[in-house]
Amino acid sequence: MSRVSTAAVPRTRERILDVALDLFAEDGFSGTTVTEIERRAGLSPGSGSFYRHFPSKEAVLTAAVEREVERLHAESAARHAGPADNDTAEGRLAGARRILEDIRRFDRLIKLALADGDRLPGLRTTITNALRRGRPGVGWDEDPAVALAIAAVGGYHLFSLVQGRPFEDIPEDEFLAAAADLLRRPS
Amino acid sequence: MSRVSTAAVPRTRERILDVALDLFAEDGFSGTTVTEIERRAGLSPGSGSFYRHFPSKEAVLTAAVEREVERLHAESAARHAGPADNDTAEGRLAGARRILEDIRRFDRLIKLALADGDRLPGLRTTITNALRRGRPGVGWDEDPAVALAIAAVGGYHLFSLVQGRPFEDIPEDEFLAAAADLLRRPS
DNA sequence: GTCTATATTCCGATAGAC
DNA sequence: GTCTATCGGAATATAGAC
Repeated sequence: MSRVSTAAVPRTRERILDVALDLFAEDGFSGTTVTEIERRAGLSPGSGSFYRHFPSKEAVLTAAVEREVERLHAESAARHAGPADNDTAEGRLAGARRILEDIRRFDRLIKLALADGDRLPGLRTTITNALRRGRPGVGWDEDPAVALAIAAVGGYHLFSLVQGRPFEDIPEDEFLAAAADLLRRPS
Repeated sequence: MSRVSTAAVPRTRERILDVALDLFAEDGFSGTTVTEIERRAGLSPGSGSFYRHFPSKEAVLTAAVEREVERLHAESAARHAGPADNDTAEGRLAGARRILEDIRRFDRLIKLALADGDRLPGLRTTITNALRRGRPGVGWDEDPAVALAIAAVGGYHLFSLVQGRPFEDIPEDEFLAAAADLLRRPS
């Protein structure tokens, strides 16, 4: 609190990071203009005011990704508190739903990694590590069910993005129930 | 064969379509320059020679997508000749592998739909219909296993793209075997 | 810290010679 | 059908007043 301002409106730098990540995920790095970032951040479009906060368009990309990773990381610690309950149908369904929510929260970073992964060499491994976190010890060789469920829910989500509507028009609840069924302990 | 040329080198228009689809899938529409298309097509970069074949950058995008859809469609008819054999482990593994191969062949179109889907309103439904083709009658309500396997293999593939290496470092053969196991008929 | 104004580069697209 | 040359516009980035 180094200033008197109570900051009812977020500071400009933060607003830039907010709108920039949205724009990069939506339109890609090349498709996003500094002018549009300025417009949505409440600055005069076309003015170079953006450059009082970041030295370049690339710089705001990496800064926005880093902030988002840290934000998701912090959330993750709180969300994955309890251990997974894969012994009841309700517990498995909750697990499948948590997988989908995790993927949704990573959505912008996933789209960025797919579209501009080459530009962000660190992003790919960062996403890998972050997605793995909170589910340690569930190795493939030990029990393929968890990875299989993650892949299935991820495929459902990404195909739904491609199609613009639920994958094969399968209702989310029904698909999650089927994916949860994968989590049954192998007999 | 309306010309004398035996066309050892593909005609320029075809070469443009080839390299343009690669570039659009790799760098997105905005990230692709006409100059680079010209360079890779063997034309003088920066010259407008591209415009002797297509009226605009958008035009080559839609033309390349249409040609690719037709190409995949024609291939699909030949590939999905025999009926699926889900009664033996070998038959199920072959089915899972064919799913992965189909997704790989659609890879460029999928990346395009994710990155520039808004620009190509028809692409999403086209991909949907094309992916559905060859697997008619296997409805979700009737048997969720097929859709679940497609989603799982699709998630494996797309997460592998994100990470730049196999999803969770799971070998392809092992994941396919697990996905194939989903195709067992429900007892 | 935001503005106006602008330098500079790059890109999509056109004109015209061969 | 490809080339050289270039137009017009847009985009990144900078300069300097307030």
